[in-house]
Amino acid sequence: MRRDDRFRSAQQLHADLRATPTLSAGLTSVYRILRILTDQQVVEVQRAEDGEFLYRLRDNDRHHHHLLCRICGRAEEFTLDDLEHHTDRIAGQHRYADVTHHIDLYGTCPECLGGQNDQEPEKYVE
Amino acid sequence: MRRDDRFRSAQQLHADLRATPTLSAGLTSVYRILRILTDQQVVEVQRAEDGEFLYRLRDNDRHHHHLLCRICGRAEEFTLDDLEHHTDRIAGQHRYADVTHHIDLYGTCPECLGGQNDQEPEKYVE
DNA sequence: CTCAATGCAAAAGGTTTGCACGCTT
DNA sequence: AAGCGTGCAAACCTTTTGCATTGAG
Repeated sequence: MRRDDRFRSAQQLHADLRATPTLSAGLTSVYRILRILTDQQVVEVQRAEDGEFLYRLRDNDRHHHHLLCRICGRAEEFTLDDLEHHTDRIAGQHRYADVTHHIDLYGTCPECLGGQNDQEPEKYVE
Repeated sequence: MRRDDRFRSAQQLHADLRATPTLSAGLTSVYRILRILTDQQVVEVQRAEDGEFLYRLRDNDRHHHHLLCRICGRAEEFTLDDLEHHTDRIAGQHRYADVTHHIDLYGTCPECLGGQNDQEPEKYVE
């Protein structure tokens, strides 16, 4: 995961591992390790538009959201300080407790916009 | 669905139908009908925190988001006009195309806060 | 030897699809 | 007879779990 900071599903990570000759791991292990890393907050989790879980290494601990490329998983972080206010306010107005929010943008990044036809991720140059 | 405007999963809707002596429907039909109604935009779809799809009749066509009770599915609508701006701006800054956003709040509504122990929805008085 | 990590296979849970049945026209 | 809606069962997909094996300490 250190080699690619895009969000990937467990299945993708597993496939990528399999595709790497020197590495290997069962799908079970991928899921188990991801769960551990998630619990320890070393990876961050994001939901894809279709509901799959996507993972990548957490790079900072500030609360933020993502603009996520739906093709390749590349992500831009952003924060909307106002927003956090607003959500609190709305929750308060209606007296809802334990409020959490999910705020995510999905789009197609400039890179992937190029080769629009293929569903495959563009090669990601590090 | 006209009798209860809370968000419910297909499974819940199916169970509720089954529980009603005069009605009946297979799970398959529930899903099929929901798909049709969704395509026709007569129901609105929302994702639960765990990824399930939740449905209810659409009551207006203005773009809005929901503060959703995670126990009973009751929903408060809200709009954040600023927000729509911000999301557009962020998307534009990064040159992402076809941007959509998912903004949802989940909480526990005052009613459900009462009988916290049970996972069952509170009786909903119309 | 012990214990933790691994991976296969199977289960789980939500959703979709194949297919045949029965009802209406 | 044709066509549609229906529902059961099975398929699908992602994620989780049971269980026996492996390997390091």
